Amino acid sequence: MRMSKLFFQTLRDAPADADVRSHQLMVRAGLVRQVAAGIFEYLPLGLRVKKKIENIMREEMNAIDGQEIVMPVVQPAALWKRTGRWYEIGDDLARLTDRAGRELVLAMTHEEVITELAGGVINSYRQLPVMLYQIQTKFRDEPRPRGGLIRVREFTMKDGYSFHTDIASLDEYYPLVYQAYFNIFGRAGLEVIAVESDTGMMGGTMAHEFMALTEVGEDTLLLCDECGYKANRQVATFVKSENEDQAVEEALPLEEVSTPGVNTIAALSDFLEIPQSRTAKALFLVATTEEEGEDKEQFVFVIVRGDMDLNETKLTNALKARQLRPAHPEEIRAIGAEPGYGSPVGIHRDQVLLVVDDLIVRSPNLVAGANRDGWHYTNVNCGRDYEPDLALDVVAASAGHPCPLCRAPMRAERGVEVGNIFKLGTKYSEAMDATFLDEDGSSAPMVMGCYGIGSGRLMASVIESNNDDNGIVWPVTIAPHQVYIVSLATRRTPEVTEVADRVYQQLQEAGLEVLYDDRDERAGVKFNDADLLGIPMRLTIGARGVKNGVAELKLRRSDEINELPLDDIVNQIQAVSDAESAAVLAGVITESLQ
RNA sequence: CGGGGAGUAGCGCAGCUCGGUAGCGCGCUUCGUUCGGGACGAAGAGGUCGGAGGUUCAAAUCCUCUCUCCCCGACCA
Repeated sequence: MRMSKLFFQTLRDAPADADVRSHQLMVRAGLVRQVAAGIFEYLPLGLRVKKKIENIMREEMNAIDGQEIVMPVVQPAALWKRTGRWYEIGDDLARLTDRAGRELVLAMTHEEVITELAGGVINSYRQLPVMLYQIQTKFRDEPRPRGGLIRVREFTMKDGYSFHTDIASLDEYYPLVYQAYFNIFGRAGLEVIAVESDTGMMGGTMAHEFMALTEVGEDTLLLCDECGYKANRQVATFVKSENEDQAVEEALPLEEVSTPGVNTIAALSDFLEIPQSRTAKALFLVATTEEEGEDKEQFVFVIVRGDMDLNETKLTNALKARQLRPAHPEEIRAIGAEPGYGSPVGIHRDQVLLVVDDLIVRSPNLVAGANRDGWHYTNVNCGRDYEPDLALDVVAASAGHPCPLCRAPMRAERGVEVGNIFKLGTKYSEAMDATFLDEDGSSAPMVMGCYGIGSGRLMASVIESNNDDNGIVWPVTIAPHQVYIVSLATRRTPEVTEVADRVYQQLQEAGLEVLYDDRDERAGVKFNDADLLGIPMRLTIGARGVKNGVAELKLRRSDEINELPLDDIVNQIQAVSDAESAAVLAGVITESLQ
């Protein structure tokens, strides 16, 4: 491609509304433009990268017997009503009505459609297993898009769905996808780790997220360097231990103490000069659960140790709640508690579901509120002073907590979820009546898995971890072009143009992708644009070199400059390109799933 | 939805406090000189100051309403 003809624009200054590095660079390099919050357009260079990423996905999906299809973005509401998600999912699901008044949705994912499709085509166990995938637009009306392409509303996703006769078959297939995902990210030059994750609104039994570690990530991960334990904070566990002296302590008599104006754990700890771990934190929530098809609100009183935080995902899952929200002060008072001085002692027990973290059961003599403004109880003991409805793990793991497998202290990192895989089970096949006839003539719902990767988010993540002060540093495998030719021709040196034109043509004929900077610009402009665009190989052709029969090659990721003879330029560039590819592929991780 | 910030030329910004009819840098156009890391000179093009209403002789500037975008939180396949 000749730069003089390319539809693009590079910017010296990033738009003021671009905050994260990848967003700034993508806009400055002319890869994408933002149209509205979370809605982007791809310019030619950006689209080339996106397509390369998607082709890698295709190859890896095909390699594990995936077959590509395309499903609609606009879908009838009826399908979503059959699985109940039309009612369950809130405003994230964009709904519209057509001219005839029919209700439609913009697809935010495709389980309903694919399950109906598979159910219609597949009748026999002989047709299973099968994996179908598509690379398609999705729309989720996110409450808050952010971070450029990291979190958007309209996006392209590779989503795959596998169908099996039984769980054993899914269990056999799932690790293949797991490895295929490492292949995809590795080939795209992105380092990821796989962590255990929550199954969320997708339902299902096992799930992994593939995370790119970066500060702009929205998820917190807990990692153990000792044994390799990795989990999203939403599901991470850790070994909880009582305070040493506390384990053997006798339960002391309950006492009320005056604590005027002390309504936070930190203040309480300071005021009474005790560690936060000797306090009990009271949290008031309202859970929405479904009972016989009807929503029901339940007041939930949660107690965790003062030095720990509630993990809402764990609690939501334990309660099988659809929603969890903080209770209003009126609601708190209605059950006999006082905001800021909440205590399990003396509340209207019949109106409350009392949940304690399992550590509370083994922590005697804690300080808790007294349900009275300005007063706390000391020596509150679970089992003696109050009886919980549930005692289970509902606290969030944090940096420093002991690993659940080996007890070594874990560390916390931020990550972007670039892909995920789920064992869905039969949730959708049952709802959509997608059954098959087994060998023995019995009918059963197909067992499903589902597997997603967002291409734009992957692209942004690669940039997040591959850039420097001058711009993007693309891995050659997904760079918009492999070679950037800088022609330093002027009016006085037509021979330089001749050589540059010829090299451009030769490289192209050899199958290399070349961006040829034939613009009438000064050298500095071209070099800076080359750096900003991040093309892996930069070939400079100037009067000096032409005189000596050489061109200069500089790799974007190094400062070294090498002279290559013009008469062997194609072979030499090809060799460097192959080496660059090999270097990226060497980073592909092979990891078997336990 | 709660909190904070911002909308003035393609991009980055000033002007607003104290009303007088819009400016700077980059980019863009033309000509000339330059030409190996974002050249120089000269001459130009480009803006309903996010939108609506109001106050005023006069509004980018003051008042009211509204839309949009960004950040933190809530939320999140």
